[in-house]
Amino acid sequence: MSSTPKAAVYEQLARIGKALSNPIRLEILELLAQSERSVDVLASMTGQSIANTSQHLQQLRQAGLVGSRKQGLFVFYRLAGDEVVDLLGALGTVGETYLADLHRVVRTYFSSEDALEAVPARDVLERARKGQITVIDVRPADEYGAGHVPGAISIPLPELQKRLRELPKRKEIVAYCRGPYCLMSFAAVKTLRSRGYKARRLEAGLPEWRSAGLPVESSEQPR
Amino acid sequence: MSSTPKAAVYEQLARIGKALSNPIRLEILELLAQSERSVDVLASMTGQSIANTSQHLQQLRQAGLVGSRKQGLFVFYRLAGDEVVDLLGALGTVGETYLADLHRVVRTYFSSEDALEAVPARDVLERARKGQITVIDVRPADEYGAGHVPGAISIPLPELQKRLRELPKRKEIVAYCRGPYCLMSFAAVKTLRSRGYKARRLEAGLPEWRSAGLPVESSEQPR
DNA sequence: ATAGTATTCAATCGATTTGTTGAATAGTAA
DNA sequence: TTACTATTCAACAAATCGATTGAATACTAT
Repeated sequence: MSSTPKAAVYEQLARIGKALSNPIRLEILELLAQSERSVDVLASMTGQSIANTSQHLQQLRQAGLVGSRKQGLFVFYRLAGDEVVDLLGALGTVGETYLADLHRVVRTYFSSEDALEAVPARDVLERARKGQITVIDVRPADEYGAGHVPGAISIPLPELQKRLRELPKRKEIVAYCRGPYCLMSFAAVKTLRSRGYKARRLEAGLPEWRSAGLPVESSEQPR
Repeated sequence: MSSTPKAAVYEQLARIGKALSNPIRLEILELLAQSERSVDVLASMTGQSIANTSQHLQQLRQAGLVGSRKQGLFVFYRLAGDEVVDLLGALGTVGETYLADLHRVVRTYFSSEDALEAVPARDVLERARKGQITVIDVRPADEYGAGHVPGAISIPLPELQKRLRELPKRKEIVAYCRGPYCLMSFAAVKTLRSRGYKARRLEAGLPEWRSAGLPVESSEQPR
C-alpha cells in the first residue's frame, strides 16, 4: 500500500486520528473510560441509534482504541487501555491551550468562578488515608462499582441533596467524577459550598487517576 | 451550534482529531516539530503541490496545531507548542500498542535487530557533560541550527561516512534525529557499528527532548 | 509604477463519511 | 424446535474531504 516505512507509519496513525475526528466517538470513548458498556447502553447514553452506535464502535475498534467481549446476547465494549486515556488527555490539553473556541467554552462552563480550585491527584490518596479529607464519587453507582478511588464514598449527584448529613461539616470534601469535561463534580462542589461545606474538586476524573498509576478499588467482580 | 457544553467540547476536540486524520498532515507536523518552515519547503519535502500543502496548513491552523508568521514573501509555519509534540507522542504510543499493522511496521523497520538499544534521554545530558559520551545530531544542518542537544555535533547522515575520523573510537557515541519514526539515527548507528564504533540511539528525537523540558542549544538567531 | 514570486482563495470532481433503514446473524429462553 | 433480542451488515442519500487547477492577493526588487 505504501512505499516507505515512514508513509506506512503515518497512514496507520492517521487511522487513529480519523477515529478521533467525530464528537460522538469522543463521547463514547469518555463513557468507556468509566467502565465497559453494551452497545444499546452506549446508544441511549449518546442519543444515537443502535446501528449508528455500532458503526462508530467498529471504527474505534479498527483504530485499536476499544476492544469487546461477548456475553450472552450483549457485546460489551471497553477501552483498549490506559494509553487511550493519555491520548485523550493530550488532545484536551492541546485543545484548551490553542483552540480559542474551546478555551472559551471551558472558561464559561467549567472554570472556577467560585474558586473551585482543583486538588492535585497526588496528595489526595495520602490525605484521605490520614482522614484529613473525605472523598466522594458523584458518578452513577455502576461506574463507582466498576472502579473508584480507594476510600471514596459513592454519592451520585442526584442523591447529594438528601445525603448531605452523611458528610462532615468541618473536614474538607473532595469530589470527583468522569474527567475534565464532566460537570458533575463542579455541580457537587457548588451545592456543597452553598450549604456551608468545605469542598473542592479533584483535578482529574477516575480514568486519569487510574492511568496515572494510582490505586483503584472495585466493588463488582468482572463478570 | 451545540446545545450542551459537553457536546461543544467534543465538537472542538473532534476538529483536532480531524486535523490528525491525514497522513500528509502528520508528516507536516513532524517536520514542523524540527523547525519552522515555509510553505514551498514543506511542499517539496512532502512531495505535495504548493496549493495542496497550503490547504493542509490551513486545516492545521484551524485546529490550533500550528501558527505562522510572514516574513517578506514567505509565510513560515511552526508548531503551536510542545503540547502538540506530546499529543503526537501519545498518538504514537497508542498506535504501537494497539494497532497490529503499525506494530509490525515498526518492528520491521525500526526495531533493534542489531541490538540498537536506545539510550534514555535523562542520562544523556549529564554523561555528555562529563565527556563520557559523544552526542551526534544526524539531521540536516538547518534543523540542527534551529535547536539541538547541548554539546551535540552536527553530522548530517549523508556526511557521516566522510567524517568518521572526527569521532572517537573508544567513547560511546549517541546518535539522534527527528523522532521515533525517523530512520536516520538507526542508519547512523548501523554505519558506526559496522566501522567498529560503539554507538547507540537516543530513544527520542529533538522535539521530544525539548518537550520533556531538557535544555536546547540553538545556533541561529530567530529572524 | 512594473515585473516577478510566494501564498491563498475559489471552483471543481471523485472518493469518503454520516446517519437512516431494513435485513441478516448469533445468541437466549421456553 | 419457535419466538425473541442484541448486534451487525448492506444499501442509500446528503454532506464533507482530498487533490487539482487557475485566478487573486501580498509582498519584493528594480
